[in-house]
Amino acid sequence: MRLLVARCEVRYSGRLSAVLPEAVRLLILKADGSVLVHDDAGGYKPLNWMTAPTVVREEGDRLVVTKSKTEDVLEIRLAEVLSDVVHDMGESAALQKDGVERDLQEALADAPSALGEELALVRREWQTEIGPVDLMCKDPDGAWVAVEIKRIGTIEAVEQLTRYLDFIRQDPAKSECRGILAAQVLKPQAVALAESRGLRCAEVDLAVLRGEREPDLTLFAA
Amino acid sequence: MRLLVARCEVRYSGRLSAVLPEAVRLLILKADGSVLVHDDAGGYKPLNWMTAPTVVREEGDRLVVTKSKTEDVLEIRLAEVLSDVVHDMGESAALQKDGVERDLQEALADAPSALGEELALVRREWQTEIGPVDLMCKDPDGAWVAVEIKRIGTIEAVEQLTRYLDFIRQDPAKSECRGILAAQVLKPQAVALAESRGLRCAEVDLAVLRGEREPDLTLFAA
DNA sequence: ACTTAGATTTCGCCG
DNA sequence: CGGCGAAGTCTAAGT
Repeated sequence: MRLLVARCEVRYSGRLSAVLPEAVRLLILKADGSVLVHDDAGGYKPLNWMTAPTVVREEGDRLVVTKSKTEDVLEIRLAEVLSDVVHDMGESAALQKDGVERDLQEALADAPSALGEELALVRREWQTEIGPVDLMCKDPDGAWVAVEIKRIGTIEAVEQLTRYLDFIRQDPAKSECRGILAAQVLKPQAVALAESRGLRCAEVDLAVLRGEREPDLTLFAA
Repeated sequence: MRLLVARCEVRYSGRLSAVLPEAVRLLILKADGSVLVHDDAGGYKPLNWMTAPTVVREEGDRLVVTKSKTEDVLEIRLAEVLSDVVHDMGESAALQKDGVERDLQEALADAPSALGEELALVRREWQTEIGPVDLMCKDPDGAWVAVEIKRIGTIEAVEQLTRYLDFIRQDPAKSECRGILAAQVLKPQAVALAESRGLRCAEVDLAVLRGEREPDLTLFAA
């Protein structure tokens, strides 16, 4: 990894055009060809960048970064180099995450009745023509129930579940299929839209699902 | 800006839990409190991070980054510091962009007929109950036409335009309002969905709109 | 402060 | 390789 701290001007041209006026920036040139231009504020996002794979050419005081197969060009004009160091980072290791949507889906697949009614899982990732429904279940009456799972339940999630149901209900055997939107956090507007479409919403807690934490029963306690 | 190159292990806990096994990483501590953990590959996104504002504490071989008002915690255990430098970046300057959706909207507002039919602009950002329609126009027959503008026309853009039209058409005077999805790039599936809903699609080129480039007429040339 | 929509979104999966 | 959906999305703008 090469780290440059330099006063420079950066121009990007490709999906759009952008000019970054001359100032002191941090330039990161990664081993895989990625190039990032960071400022001393406004974290997370680089001001300019080019994702790998790239071709980096050094032409005098300019670094020209291009991508094959696209017309993207990132041009960095170095006015003053304050620091230029290279570090050998050696072996890496991947980030391990827990608590993403998939984890919630697995937990709910193991205990679908956590959705507030007695449900039996028929299949996870039930395929429809337009994509997979997260959970397909049956209630005690044998009625079909499609479940869309999100970490955050938004109006978009309701739209998505609606699209799935439109397709699922085309099958006469499932014309009465119900829909449930399950999420760790439900936006009020999503709940409103869902109810107006006859869809049920359920807020679920991953830790409770896994039995790591007891459900909050104080509201119902005597 | 403080740049650390160190062999370290990083743990994040908050919206989810994540563990980054011990390896050599680049740590960026920005002036505004942002903390980024970057690897030597996989550009753009940091492996772990915390956006400003933050509170950074140094406890022995650990950097503990927290955010007030949330339960987010980023904990970095430094096993071996290979480099630790601070740079004064001085004044900055903002990035100037051209070619984003807003620019496309302005260009189309100036020349709505570039959408392939004679249209007169009535208003930009026409307010509906659920948000603003990008352009509201009238055709030569005096019929209303709502235009949704996107850089990339996806199925989601069709859904959005559909939602707008549902509201617009509730007004008896606009019950026949047509809809056009305008984009620099149209996804085939979006075109298919739009057509199935009686919506028209139009692909537009910003440079052509601005008269910087002539429309490609070679296909029709003798 | 909260919500909405854009982003050079990036990124990963699956066809 | 394209399409689709998730992301600790982030970020800026509007209310």
